[in-house]
Amino acid sequence: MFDNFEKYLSERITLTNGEFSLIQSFSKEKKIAKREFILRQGEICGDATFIAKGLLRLSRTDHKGNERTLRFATENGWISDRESYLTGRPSNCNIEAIENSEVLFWGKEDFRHLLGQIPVLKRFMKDLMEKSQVVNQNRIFTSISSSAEEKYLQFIENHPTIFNRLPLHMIASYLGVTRETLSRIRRYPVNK
Amino acid sequence: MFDNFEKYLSERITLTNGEFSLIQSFSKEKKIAKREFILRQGEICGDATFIAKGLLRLSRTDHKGNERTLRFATENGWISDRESYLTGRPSNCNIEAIENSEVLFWGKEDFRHLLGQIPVLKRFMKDLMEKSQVVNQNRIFTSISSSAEEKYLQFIENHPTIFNRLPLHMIASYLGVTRETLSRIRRYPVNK
DNA sequence: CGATTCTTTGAAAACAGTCAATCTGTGTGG
DNA sequence: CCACACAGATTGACTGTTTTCAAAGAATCG
Repeated sequence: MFDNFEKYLSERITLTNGEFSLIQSFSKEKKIAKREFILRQGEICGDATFIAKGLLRLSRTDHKGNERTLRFATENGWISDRESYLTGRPSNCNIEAIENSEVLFWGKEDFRHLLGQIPVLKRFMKDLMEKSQVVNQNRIFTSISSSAEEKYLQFIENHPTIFNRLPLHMIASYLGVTRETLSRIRRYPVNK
Repeated sequence: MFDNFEKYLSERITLTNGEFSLIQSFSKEKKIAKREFILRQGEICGDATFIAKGLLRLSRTDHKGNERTLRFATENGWISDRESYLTGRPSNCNIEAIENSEVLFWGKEDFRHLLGQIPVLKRFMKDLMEKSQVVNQNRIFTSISSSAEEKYLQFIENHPTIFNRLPLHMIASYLGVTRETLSRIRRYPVNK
């Protein structure tokens, strides 16, 4: 399972064998069954998690009790509740496997240690954060400027490799519409 | 004008006089009149900008030609289009003064240099980024889980010091509703 | 004052949500 | 292998919310 991660890293940054070993020495592995949770509301998110295989989502329960999807993450992606991870406070979020998945993870302190030891890795993780900022900003823009249908079409564009692995109601919960509405959008797209 | 910034910093981190001088030596100042733009779509956002006084907004034009507000920033806040700043590519955004404002700014290279010289400052800016990530994630959650009225009420909660300095149509453009809808929401709140 | 910007209002139309029922596909246990 | 349960998707009828368009009413500023 670490192989996937090593490949992922080596395609993106240059590390010595010693550095790879160091990273591996702190890593832990876990298989997660479909529908299993690795983080539940109220728990503290204390790990940085890399997805070697599978599909997970970060979600949060709204005031009506519906699960809303903050984001999906798949092979070669990372997932955590940043807020809880950074503050050390209990999370509002859930992280759940949508498919049987395999992940690598590092405790917060271990990961911090690694970043301290390996500047290239630190720089790389910072780049990832910056990219996710851009993604989030664009999502906010879409959410305040597009109709449900436009949001759906953009979702497909932005997630070409995963949209057909997701049940429709989860896409709906990501877009902020009901599953019925999304079902109708998909059936009768507005022709322009 | 630098005084404000020095005060801002010294309330948050500890720097030597030499470090303050260094920061100041690279800083530039600017006054921005209400309705004036400091960034327009197509330009490259090459500065980190601190607001000493006033109120600005980051916005973007949607496909119907409406200006949508990505965020507001005021005294002791920072504003830039991260995407353009980071990539060096032309921005999709505008930054415009809503009130007569005074800002300090640093060119990207100068700022990078400062961060390299002053680790405490680097750490501080990283903290700010992380906080803004959390803010964005929460905004996304609100946008997919709340009604227009709830969004408005949350906006007031989250922006207690500026919501009454903003014209209503700009709040609407931040929330993703029309000004007419926001006007009605405000007039006839649902009683619960 | 006059011009501009901002806000409000009304009526109609478009859009999205709710509720209830049905349909489909999948996988599990007997 | 079948029957059944279950998760997921769809549909219809209805309700509620938001947008659109047009007009008019405040407020602000030079």
